[in-house]
Amino acid sequence: VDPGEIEMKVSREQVVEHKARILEAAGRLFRQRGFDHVTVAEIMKAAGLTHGGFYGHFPSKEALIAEAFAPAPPNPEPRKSAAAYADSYLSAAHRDDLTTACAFSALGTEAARGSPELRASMAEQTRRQIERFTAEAPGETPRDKRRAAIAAWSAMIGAMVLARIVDKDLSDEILKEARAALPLG
Amino acid sequence: VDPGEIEMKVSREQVVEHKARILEAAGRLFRQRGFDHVTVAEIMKAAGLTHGGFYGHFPSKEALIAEAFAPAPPNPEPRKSAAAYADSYLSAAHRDDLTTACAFSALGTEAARGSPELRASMAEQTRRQIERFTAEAPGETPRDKRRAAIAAWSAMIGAMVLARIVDKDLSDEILKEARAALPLG
DNA sequence: TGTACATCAGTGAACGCGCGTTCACTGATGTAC
DNA sequence: TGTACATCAGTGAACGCGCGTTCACTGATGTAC
Repeated sequence: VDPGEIEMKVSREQVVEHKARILEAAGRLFRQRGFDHVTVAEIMKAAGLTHGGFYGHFPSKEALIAEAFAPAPPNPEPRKSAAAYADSYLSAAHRDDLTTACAFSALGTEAARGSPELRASMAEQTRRQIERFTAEAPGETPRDKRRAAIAAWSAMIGAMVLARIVDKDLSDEILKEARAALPLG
Repeated sequence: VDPGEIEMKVSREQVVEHKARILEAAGRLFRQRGFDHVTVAEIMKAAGLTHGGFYGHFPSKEALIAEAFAPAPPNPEPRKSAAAYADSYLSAAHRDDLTTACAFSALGTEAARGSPELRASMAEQTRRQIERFTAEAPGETPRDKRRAAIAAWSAMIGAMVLARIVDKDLSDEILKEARAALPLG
């Protein structure tokens, strides 16, 4: 038997769980404070570990970033309608809780300068999002629907970026009006 | 005569020009690489000075950031139409030249975590932009026009953020379709 | 089942580097008479 | 107008700190017999 295939039950399960915890903590902290304002040591501490162990899981901080924002495996559960998604996307709750925020709205301009791996991951997520919206978008032709989907996804991200910069009154107005103008049900 | 009001002709003019050069270089470099990936020394070098002199002009890097993105004084020259502005905003040229890019599209998610001064400056710019678009936006009521303006500004920013993350084909498509979907002339 | 050995994930001190900021100094600019 | 002095913007070395990364070590996990 190839020893590489033998399972070291408990330990290997722990390793997998630790890595998952690191990725989860990283996703949360990066969204909250940006890639450059979160240290490897902080992420490890948030995952309940010490910083030295980091490099057993990832070759570098940059590699962690790419992996933390890899597209989730497609899950077959029924999803929210596009309209319901837009409601929760353009909500004050989403604006105010960075930890679970959409990565594009929380880190988009930083991601544009990120590694090719990170950008490829986020491009894939954008493709999926556009396809998802296209299925429910209004329009005569498939092309019209896709156009509406692209416009809707763009407007959601832009509105949330703005909403997190400006003062509360304008912020609330932007969320409300951007939602109302969205070409979705 | 109050000595503080006496002009030291040449020197003071140079100081003003040096400060302007620092602000200009900072704006360019920050847009290109993000706030955290540009050093004070680099900015000073780009302005033709050495790094030690920086603190004669600004109390801190953060203060420079706020000042570099302060709203320009309103200039009375005739402006582009909203449609022409949208054309150039959602162009490949704007996407590909970060140095003179719109600050929201280049730095928006970082600005959301910036100083209150920076955010106030950018909020003011957003207010102006919305007002400008409102004047030309379609709609029956003033409120409809303003809604269209908010939606348009959001979509422009979001589309440009996305266009700088994804691969070229999708990027070109996003710019084109977002432009076509814009509620402007 | 029990015992001796091997593995390796995690620990925490340490390293090296880069950055924001400070500071003593310089020399050109401007002032006083 | 000319000369002696004062000012102060800019210089560049230095400081102190924090961060990503490395590494010798540990001790629990897993293996061999």
